Amino acid sequence: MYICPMYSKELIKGTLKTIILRLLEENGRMYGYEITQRVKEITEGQLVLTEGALYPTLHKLESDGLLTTEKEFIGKRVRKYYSLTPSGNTETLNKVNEFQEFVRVMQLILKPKTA
Amino acid sequence: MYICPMYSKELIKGTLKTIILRLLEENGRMYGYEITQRVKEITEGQLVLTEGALYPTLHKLESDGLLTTEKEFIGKRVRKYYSLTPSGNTETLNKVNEFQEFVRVMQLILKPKTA
DNA sequence: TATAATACCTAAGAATCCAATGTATATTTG
DNA sequence: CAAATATACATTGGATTCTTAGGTATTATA
Repeated sequence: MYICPMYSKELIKGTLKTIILRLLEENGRMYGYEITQRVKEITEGQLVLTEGALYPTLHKLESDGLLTTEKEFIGKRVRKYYSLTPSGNTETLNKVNEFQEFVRVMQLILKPKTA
Repeated sequence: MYICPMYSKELIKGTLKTIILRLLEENGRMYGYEITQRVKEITEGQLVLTEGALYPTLHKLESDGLLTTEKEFIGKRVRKYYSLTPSGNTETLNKVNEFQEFVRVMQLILKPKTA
């Protein structure tokens, strides 16, 4: 999914959709390249999205009805802005909650010392 | 990886090795079936390992030199006990740390409200 | 003017996991 | 005591997800 310098890559699969949805929830609308830059910025370079993962995932989310797009021209260059649909909003809440719940359950296994 | 009733499955990939290594660190030695039962017990049924994921992963960890095995017969039935090798011990610390670091970075993206 | 940054995209292959299936022994329950 | 369930190992085909690598084109910077 990402170039992820600090972590073994296999640990991180399955969170790309969650990240995209959450950023769009936070920022209203964003285009692909902007998403990669924002993630890099927020995580101080520790998470870097690859385009080979990002663009297919955006297209998937759109075809699933979670995102809508509008094109804009900046000079001659196209930008595709993505925003959440109503069902995209719902799905964002679900995905974030699922991630938090999963982390909670993982901690039961990874830190049972004090249990 | 697992039958995971509460979570979307895609969120969870890449943590199976970490779970196995950590349980072996905690318990000294365990056999495959025991691992599935222990995970089910600790997570109160929220994480259930499938055998199709577990056994190939155990074999992979063994061939990578992180685990060793000893067979024991219980009546006529075989059990294969797995334990950590020295490099398995090191890898366990790495994997758990990587997971905790990844969670920290994900929270930067998922909860930037108060930032 | 060359290089880097911006901005989009696809395709081949690797890695990981699930579902299904298979084998066999031991225990519990009706 | 027979049937169902639990114990215990294992493999295979297919799905999903990501990486690597490549492609096109415009704009800004050195």
